Amino acid sequence: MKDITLKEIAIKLGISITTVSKALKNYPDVSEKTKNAVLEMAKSLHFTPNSFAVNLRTRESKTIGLIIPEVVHHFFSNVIKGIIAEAEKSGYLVIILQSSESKELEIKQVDLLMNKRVDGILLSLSNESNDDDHLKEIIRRDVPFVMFDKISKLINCSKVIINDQKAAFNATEHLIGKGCKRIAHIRGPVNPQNAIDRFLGYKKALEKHNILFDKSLVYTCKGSEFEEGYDFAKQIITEHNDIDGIFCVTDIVAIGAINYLNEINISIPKQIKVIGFSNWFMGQVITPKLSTIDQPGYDMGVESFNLLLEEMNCRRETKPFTPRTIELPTKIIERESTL
Amino acid sequence: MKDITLKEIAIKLGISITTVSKALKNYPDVSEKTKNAVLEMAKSLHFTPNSFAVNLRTRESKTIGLIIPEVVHHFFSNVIKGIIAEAEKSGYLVIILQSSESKELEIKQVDLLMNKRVDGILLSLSNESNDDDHLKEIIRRDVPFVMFDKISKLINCSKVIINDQKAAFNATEHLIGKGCKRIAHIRGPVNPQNAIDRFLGYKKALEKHNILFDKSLVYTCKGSEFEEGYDFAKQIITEHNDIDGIFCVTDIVAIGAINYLNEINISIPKQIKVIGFSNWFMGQVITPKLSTIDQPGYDMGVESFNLLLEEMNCRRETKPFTPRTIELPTKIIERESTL
DNA sequence: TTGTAGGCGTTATCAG
DNA sequence: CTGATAACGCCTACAA
Repeated sequence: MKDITLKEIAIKLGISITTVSKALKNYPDVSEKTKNAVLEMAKSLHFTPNSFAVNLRTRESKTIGLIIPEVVHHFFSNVIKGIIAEAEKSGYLVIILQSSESKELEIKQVDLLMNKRVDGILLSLSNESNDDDHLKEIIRRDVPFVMFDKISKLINCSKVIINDQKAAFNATEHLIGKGCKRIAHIRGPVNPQNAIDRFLGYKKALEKHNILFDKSLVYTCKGSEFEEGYDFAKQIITEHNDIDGIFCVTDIVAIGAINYLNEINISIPKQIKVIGFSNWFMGQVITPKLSTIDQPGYDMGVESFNLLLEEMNCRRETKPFTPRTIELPTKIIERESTL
Repeated sequence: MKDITLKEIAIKLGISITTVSKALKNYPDVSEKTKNAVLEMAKSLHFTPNSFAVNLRTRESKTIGLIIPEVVHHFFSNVIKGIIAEAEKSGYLVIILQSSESKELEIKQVDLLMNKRVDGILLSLSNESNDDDHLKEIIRRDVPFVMFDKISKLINCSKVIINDQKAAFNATEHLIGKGCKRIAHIRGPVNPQNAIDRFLGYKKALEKHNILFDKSLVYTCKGSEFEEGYDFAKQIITEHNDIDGIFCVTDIVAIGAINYLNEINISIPKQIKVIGFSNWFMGQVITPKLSTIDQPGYDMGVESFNLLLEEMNCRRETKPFTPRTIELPTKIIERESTL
């Protein structure tokens, strides 16, 4: 099956390639008659422009790249979905790469995408990354670039985030409001800003309510997994028998903790209240149902793409573009685990 | 930042573009000296070949398309992960599109990908699709094509599947082995082959064990959602008070059912045993832990890509390629819900 | 060993 | 209104 080209249509119709091209792109300076003839012929031959040639000419591919720490992940897969859906609306396709929380991979993938000459890059940082050179290189090469959720504050690009500190503050304060006085925090890994901010929010809420911050009540995850929640809950119980609340960096960790507490028949929320973060679907389904912070993944995807689109449009028209940061609202979801 | 081209290197070095090109591609007929000079210059200028131009010349883009019914989905996101990871190994990038179980969208997306001239297409059918024209068109246009999981038996392409019928048979037989005599089946939507095969497996297991098939015990989901599991469980309980086992088309449906049964204090597995399908992570975490069929999503992604790769390689070398079907093994995961 | 020339398929400019 | 011509950046016979 040979591909149809402008040339073939031109030959069949006995006109020039130029005219065919113009007719197909609805240029005003083509007679109705020839335009119709071309359109008809193109249709009957199932002509579609060779996108490789179009890319070369127009210097854009209507394709963007997305680098994400983990594909199998409730929050991130919602972001992906939002990005893909929104991109499709304006005719953009999305290439997805997974950094698996590895800086080394992330660096390679950024390079790969730039060499592919995608029109823009969307990225959420791996746990190992900060304001590293590969990100600066994106800026230097002037490739439209938006970071979301796990960002680096020091990179000068558009960003879509939530206020992790405030949300964590609210979560902790919610626990306090329900009467908790000794609150443990199972926090995320040391490096990502995300985890730091949530920890800070926790600390601030304690301070505001004159609860002494006790750093032995803070447990640090390596990867924020179910098992870590389970194991840390066990550790918390053995090390501190006076705990009455746990704020977990993410729902899956909270569910791990709940699983352990259920196992040893500690009653939630009566003896210990638990709150998570992210609003994973699963939280509604376990016993007791998990209170959490709703983090709008899909919307974050949508906003991220739109910000990128804006920048790509400016680039095309060689207009200046000033990076912006969008902060999306979160809200507390109160369920049984903190009643 | 203007892009570096072969031409610029050539001018800077006072040699021809051809020589530069050859040097970079390690042609044997370039002197060591010029080769080194070129390599060095290319490096210092951060030259990377313009992929648009390369695509146009070589007629391939090292990019494949993936159409998937739903991105936010335990099983499918594992497949995606497998595909991306495997593709990256051979330098392929993956464009992901979501059909949202809509045939109309799927048709558009297939068209989109072909017009983009991706090197190959990976697809899992939407619930509305069968052996439709858009799939035949892929074959007709001779685009390398692999279907996985939700396939159409009538399309002549490579496939990666599990034996749904056998797996469902095993699940049902497992229930029977545990003493169940009245087994309901919450099945998937009417159209997809998947759901049909699982239903058939259920039926065959009953037959083999001389249990009368009662079609009033079969409940049909529209979308295989949590709520459907919940609602059908309620319906089952009111319509048939003698049920002692439920085989659900997928874990999320099973978890919906379990949630209802827990609510009305029907004891699982004592009064009713429940088994799901897919081995979603969540099944390990609820009470009681869910028995299920393990469906290897990641591997399915890996195998699918490799099959596609084979076909793409044959295409490039204009060798013939005969479609193959790979059937991946499944296994029963026995947990508390069928003890 | 190096370079010339033509082409991949489109689009843009400019002259007729 | 139409068409010739020249790019876009790279690759590859074929000449020199």
